Amino acid sequence: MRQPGMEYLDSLNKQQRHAVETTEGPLLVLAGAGTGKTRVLTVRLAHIIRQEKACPSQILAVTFTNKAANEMRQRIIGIIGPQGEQMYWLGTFHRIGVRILRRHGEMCGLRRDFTILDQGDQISLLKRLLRERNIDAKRCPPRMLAGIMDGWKNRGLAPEEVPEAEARACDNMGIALYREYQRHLRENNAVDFGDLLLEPLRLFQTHPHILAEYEERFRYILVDEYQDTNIVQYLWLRLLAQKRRNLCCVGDDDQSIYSWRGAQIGNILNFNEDFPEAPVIRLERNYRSTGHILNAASKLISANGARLGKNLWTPVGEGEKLHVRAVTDSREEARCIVGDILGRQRTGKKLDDFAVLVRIGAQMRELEECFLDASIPYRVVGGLRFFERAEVRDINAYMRLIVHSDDDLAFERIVNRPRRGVGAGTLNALRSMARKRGISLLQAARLGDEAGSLALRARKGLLNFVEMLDRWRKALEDAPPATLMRRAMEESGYRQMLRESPEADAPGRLENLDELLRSVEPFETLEEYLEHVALLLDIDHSTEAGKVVLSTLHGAKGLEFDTVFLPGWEEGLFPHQRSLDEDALRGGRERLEEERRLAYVGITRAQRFACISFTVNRSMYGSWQNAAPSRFLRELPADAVTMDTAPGGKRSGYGAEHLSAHIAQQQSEQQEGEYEEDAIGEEVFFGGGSEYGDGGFGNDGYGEHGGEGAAMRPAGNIARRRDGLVSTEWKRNSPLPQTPADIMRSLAAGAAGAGTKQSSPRFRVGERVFHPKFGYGRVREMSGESASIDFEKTGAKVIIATFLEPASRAADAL
DNA sequence: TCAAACGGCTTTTTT
DNA sequence: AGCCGTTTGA
Repeated sequence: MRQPGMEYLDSLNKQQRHAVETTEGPLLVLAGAGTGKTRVLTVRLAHIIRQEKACPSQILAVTFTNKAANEMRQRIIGIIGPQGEQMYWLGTFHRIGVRILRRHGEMCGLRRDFTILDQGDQISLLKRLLRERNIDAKRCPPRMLAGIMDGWKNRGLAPEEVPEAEARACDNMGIALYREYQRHLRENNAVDFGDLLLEPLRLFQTHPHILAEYEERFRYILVDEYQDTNIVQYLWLRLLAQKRRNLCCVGDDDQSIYSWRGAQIGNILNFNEDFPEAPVIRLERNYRSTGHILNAASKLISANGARLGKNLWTPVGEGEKLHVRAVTDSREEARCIVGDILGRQRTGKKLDDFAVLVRIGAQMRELEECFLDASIPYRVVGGLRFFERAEVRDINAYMRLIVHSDDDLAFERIVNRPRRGVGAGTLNALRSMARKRGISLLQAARLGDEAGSLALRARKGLLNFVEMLDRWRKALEDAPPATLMRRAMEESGYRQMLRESPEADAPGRLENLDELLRSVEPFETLEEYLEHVALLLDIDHSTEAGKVVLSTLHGAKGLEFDTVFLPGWEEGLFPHQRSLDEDALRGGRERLEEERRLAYVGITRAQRFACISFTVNRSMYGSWQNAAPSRFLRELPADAVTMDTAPGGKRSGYGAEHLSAHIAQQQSEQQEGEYEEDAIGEEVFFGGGSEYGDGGFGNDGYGEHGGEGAAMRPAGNIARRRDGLVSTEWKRNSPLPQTPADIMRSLAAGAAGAGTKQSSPRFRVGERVFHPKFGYGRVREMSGESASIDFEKTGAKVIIATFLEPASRAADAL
């Protein structure tokens, strides 16, 4: 019953095929990890085109990353041939947003050639605004402000729509600054990332005929990673799909890991409220992992409350059990991983069969060092992104200024890099000249020094700078972008500056410039290139085979590896303290559940083997802390896991025996509730002696250490172990795994409790203080033991003064 | 104008 | 521990 020309359908299982063939009306596809989602997506698109239900340009297909979009395009071309090239509306929401704004931007006060600011530009613009308004950047940190405004944009809120209560952010300046920031952007013919979503939405809402045009055009809409869409994106979709209702959303609620970027897991959880008629198709047959891995992941994720529920299964065998390994510290952890890789390599695995997936970027450094030591080639996914490196951004700023001579941000960035004798004074003069006359900084520089107030050196430098730019702009007419960029790097003296730099990383930076040149190569116009840069289109590293992959868990979404190492499963790191704090603050468990989903994503990246590890001692923020094993470890099924200590049997303080017993006990007791109560209790939380800081232990000898040195290390700052989990845990599991470190810690804790307790400290009104749970704030009022504090992140609260410390001491205690 | 010293603060994750 | 921005001193 196969129709000719539709052989592609044969490769699908029943559910997949169902998802492909249900083309009409709304549809939700719940695609578990490794269930062949991409295949379904691409075949579905191909199928629609093949059946001539729509031509490629009449389909809107949105992906989460540019990489996913490119991959999908290639695979569609693979199925239906070059016709797939015409999938004009396949891309990320941001990319599609740009496209829409380029066509209709004039409706929102934008010219066709608007520039897109990246996060760095955004921050510097905000800084400038704050400075001009004389607002203290400490009371209102630009980064925070940017985050708040981005949050508003992600929710589709223009300045006038921001709810009263939130508008008070940043010393009541929140909306005013938002409004002014937007004004500046428009004056500079620029948008930021959030605008790429917000402005098109506004366009649809206020110009029905434009909306109608797109509704008419998009006969089919398909959304990948629907669990990670935010409110604006959701509003887009609802508007665009309301007429034809051919909206297919594909996602996995268990892999929603971007709530911090505004993603609403509710979008997928509540899909059926918006589209009650929509069928839900579950893809549950897993093609990736062995039984043990699937079981472990499934058991873990089943601890979450907010999920639709799926049962992943596989006909292949159970395979190797997961390993859980206790180690002394992160150095040992890294070495074990390297050792395992070398060992398994001998059994025939290739280097690119391995991945190490970490919770935070900071974990990577030590791993990298270890890989370098062992001469194992590795590749970092994500991490410091290429286009965010200073030298790359500098050169791109040169390019921007060539194309858009009124790009003041670019001007400020490079006018004195390399040094041209243009300092703060000169820049100020230029700025005021530009403002007075309503011209760009570059133009002001061109006019030079009419008032005679510029230093001679600065004047010369500026003249030279302006002439160079003019020269390059002219050259652009008949030279390709790459040639021009090469020239600019050289003639500006930028390369020279790096060649002469004594900095250790200067050679690396020079190499980055070469790589940058290579990345411009394929572009015919500079504009095209700049747009790619702005959208953070990743340059293609996929050619690099034969390397171990190092990535954050977030960065690994969508990837798979034969063997996966998951280091750092410790309370406070994974789940991350920040998430625990936020939950405590709001009295929920959403963030913890998101961390758990992240753990789920990590495990399900593995095809055949996963090795999870945790350290007993971790150095963070410059000091050592004792770490407790992650609660997620207890949520793994005991029969899918093998316990392990580091080779050499060093005493790690929390050995495999203990952990096994621990897991067994936890599983029989089901004491989650009680455990939480204890853990969050204020007494435990604050009583642990936040006052003792380093407690008199110097930092001597912590740098290098073997097992012995590690064991001697005293407890870190217990104030940072805010949830008190260490003590609850260990009490419950006595006899304790005693090590010298443990003894010293209890000594220290005892001393702190008895001796150093402060007698109700006093704070001055206006003083900046730190609270372990609510962060930084300012004293509004003192009355007896309690203080009312305006917290920067969480608003006003009344706090008992003993729980506070001066802001500067908090930093010391770290 | 610039480099060095200092002090405050930080760290989740990224289109 | 290291970064960034500010202050200080040459």
